[in-house]
Amino acid sequence: MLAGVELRHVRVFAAVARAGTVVGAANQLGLAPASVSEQVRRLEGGLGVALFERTLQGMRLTAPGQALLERAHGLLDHADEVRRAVTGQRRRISVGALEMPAATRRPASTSST
Amino acid sequence: MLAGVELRHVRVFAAVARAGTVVGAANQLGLAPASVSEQVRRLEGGLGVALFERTLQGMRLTAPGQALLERAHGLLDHADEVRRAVTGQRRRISVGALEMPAATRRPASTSST
DNA sequence: CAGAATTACGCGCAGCGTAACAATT
DNA sequence: AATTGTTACGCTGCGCGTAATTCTG
Repeated sequence: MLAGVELRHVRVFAAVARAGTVVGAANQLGLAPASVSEQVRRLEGGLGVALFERTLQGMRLTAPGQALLERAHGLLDHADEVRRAVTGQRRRISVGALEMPAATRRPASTSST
Repeated sequence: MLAGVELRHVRVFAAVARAGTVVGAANQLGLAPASVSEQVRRLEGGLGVALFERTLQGMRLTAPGQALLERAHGLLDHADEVRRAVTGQRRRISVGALEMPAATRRPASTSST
């Protein structure tokens, strides 16, 4: 699928890129190495490019891999920020100007149903 | 899951929000209404908030739903931009400043679809 | 043998469609 | 009846784990 850029894949990719090895990423993610390997393969298949160069010492980023790595965190952060904004978990952003209005429009977490 | 913000869900959500109805979104997406309904339900479950208010005339955005809608396109665009950057499909973005460098590194528009 | 990744196999859940259903106009 | 959304059911594929395999130092 060309829509194959799923955030889950990107998260796994970022972990592998950072750890340098599949097993290391698997440990950090709490997953099995086989699962991580599969995720990377699917992401590569979905994108149509090779993200890593498989060496005997681990996974080394290719050029497209580096391009993705540079953008992965930004995208993941973006997604996480959206999630927080929607769920209402502002998490003390240093905006300051919202303190007074916030007292009036307290969203009460979950609503009906 | 807190990691429940998958891009597929957001795409479906955006379509529903734009169409106003599940069936309309399903047509636009080429999916069955049941699938769309399920996607929305899962997204809501993953986020823990109600995104729509089910009326007999269609789906009306709730406050969190509007919050997501305002950010959905940005996130999807971001993801798409990352995908293009990684695969090398620049596709004439109106950035302007890239025109000259682009002439040097024309990536030959890889196979799509 | 130790460490790396991959493959093979099985299980459970998610995604999808079709069909049937409930509710309102 | 026609519209909407949902549920039920079944199928396919993904995500995941465990175990086995391959390759190099």
